Amino acid sequence: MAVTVRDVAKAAGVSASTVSRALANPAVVDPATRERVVRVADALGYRPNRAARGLITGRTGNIGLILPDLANPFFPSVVKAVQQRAHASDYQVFVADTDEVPQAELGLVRSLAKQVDGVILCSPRMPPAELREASGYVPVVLVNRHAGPISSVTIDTPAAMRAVVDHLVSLGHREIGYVAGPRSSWSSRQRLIGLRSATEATGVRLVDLGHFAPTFEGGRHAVQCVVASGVTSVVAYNDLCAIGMVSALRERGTVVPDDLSVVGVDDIEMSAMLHPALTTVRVPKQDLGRTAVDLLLHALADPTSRARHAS
Amino acid sequence: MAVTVRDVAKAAGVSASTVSRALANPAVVDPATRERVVRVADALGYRPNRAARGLITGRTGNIGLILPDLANPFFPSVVKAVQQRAHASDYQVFVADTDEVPQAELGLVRSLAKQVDGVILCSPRMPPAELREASGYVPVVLVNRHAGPISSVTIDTPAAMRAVVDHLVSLGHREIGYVAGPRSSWSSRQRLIGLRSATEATGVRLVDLGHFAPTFEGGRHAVQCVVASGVTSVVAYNDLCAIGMVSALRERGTVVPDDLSVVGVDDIEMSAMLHPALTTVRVPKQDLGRTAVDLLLHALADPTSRARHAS
DNA sequence: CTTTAGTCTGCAACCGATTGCACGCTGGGC
DNA sequence: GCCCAGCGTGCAATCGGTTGCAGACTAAAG
Repeated sequence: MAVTVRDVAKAAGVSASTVSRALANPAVVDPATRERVVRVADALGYRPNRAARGLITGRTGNIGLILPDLANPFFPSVVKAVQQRAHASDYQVFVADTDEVPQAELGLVRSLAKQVDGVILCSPRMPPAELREASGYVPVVLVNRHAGPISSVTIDTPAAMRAVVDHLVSLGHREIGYVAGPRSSWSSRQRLIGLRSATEATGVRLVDLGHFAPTFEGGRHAVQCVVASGVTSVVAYNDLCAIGMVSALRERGTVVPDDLSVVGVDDIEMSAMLHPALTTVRVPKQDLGRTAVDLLLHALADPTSRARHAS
Repeated sequence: MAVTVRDVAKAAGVSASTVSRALANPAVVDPATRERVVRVADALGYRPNRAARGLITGRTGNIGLILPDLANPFFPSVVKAVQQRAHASDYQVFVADTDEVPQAELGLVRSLAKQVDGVILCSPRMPPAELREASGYVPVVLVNRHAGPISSVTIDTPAAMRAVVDHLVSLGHREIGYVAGPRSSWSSRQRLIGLRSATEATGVRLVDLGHFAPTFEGGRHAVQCVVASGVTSVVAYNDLCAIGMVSALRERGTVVPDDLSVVGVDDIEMSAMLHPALTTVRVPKQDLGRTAVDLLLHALADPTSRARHAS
């Protein structure tokens, strides 16, 4: 059915080896032969079967991307960036969404491992031991998470949290609530740590309001805790959650930002579409995705290189 | 490095064939042998290499999903549904985003063709001839598009548009503007057709306001045409566009829905998060995705079956 | 006790591409 | 005219599974 090297070989009057070389390693074949092979190849519409090549070379030309929830607009942005960079290097991308189930992550890594050259774990929730196990199956790059021996791309959380605190302080706030994301979220913990040191430095009171789903609904649920705590300003784990809070607050008659300041993190496009727009921390989603791919391709090209940590 | 059938075979004291059969076709091997093989296999952490199997059986266990723009929240919803259904049948999903470049679609189909058993084209913009070409490379199922001999999943657009018109008429509107999506969008054309017959049936004037990007920005741009046309109500190609319109209208001081009614299509989650919420047409995104997978798997199981059209 | 049917397993070929090795040919140097 | 270097190409093995075919062995039937 499909056109194979042998079909091309026959049609061009050469051996399969020559076809393979003409396409993959043009330098070693006679220019005249090469040109003929190439012409025949695309006359026949030949496309090499990546899978077969993968068996021999160990390079499938695919990368995997695992993330918690595509319904959170933060992740599609990363996916798009990853894809762009991957396609530019002739890689295809497997995307898998765990639906915020941390236990699903390792299984996905395993089932992807044989089909991809490497995996990007975006905001993984799995415990460190599993992280190590995962990176034993296949080269791994982390996004939004740091773990010693594994390459990663993160944002400068302390600086971001300092900026948030400075902003709220400049508005006159002396107490800040934090609505955390999932317990298993590394970035949520980091944000709390960042807020803690930034608030200590400025003498502001930080109130930990507990963990909530990193979703619109999660934000809505958080509101009663926020109100009960009496804080005048609150930082949410992410924009989606912040937007949920603003929505529920409005229903209670609390005006944002007059009665209560709400700050999100991620700067998803949606945040700018609201009236009034949500105050949020810009996160370079494109860069995260691009850099992750670069780190992964770098690691694939030179497997001996040490882990790198970017951004 | 990785564990292969032969490793398992050696450890279990059988041949590679037996291992393969024990795992893929348990009925034909002796229960005792089978049990031993299975135990050894997962003691060693054996995972068959899908790609190798694919070479022989022509079944890779992967499906491809191509769509115009993950940044439009409509598509992540479909992706999630597709993934769920696919994973349940032990299929992995390749996702590719064309960034609203119709010319990129066929290329993606080609580069995916050898690695997947079938492809779901969600809201494809390519011309019909290319659609036929694509379905020659690999089994294809269409979502949000209809083309005779290719299986597809669509919504009942005429009914949806009738409901929209009825709703606007019941609010007292006698003229409706339509802000179309991309020229190459089949569903945008269908929606126009649907609106046309629904408005003719009710004696309402329909104004075609031209094509715009199916994005927030596209909606903002559309506003000047909307205002210039003087219509009292407007239907946007999709929610994102409608939301952009509402945003730009608000900046001009036009109050929605008092001064102008705006209706979207898709019912993305975001539409319910706004204040006031956007009026929109519910689209069963989950069902679209699920059904598409079902149709594809059905076609794979029985390649002789004719095309089916669902929803 | 032989024949026959049936079950279980292994051998070997195969899928499509890649690659080490060796052979044949050409051309320059002596 | 002969030798050696070097280029270009083909043969055959390989990757990790799968599968047709045939042989070994068991058990039931004659």
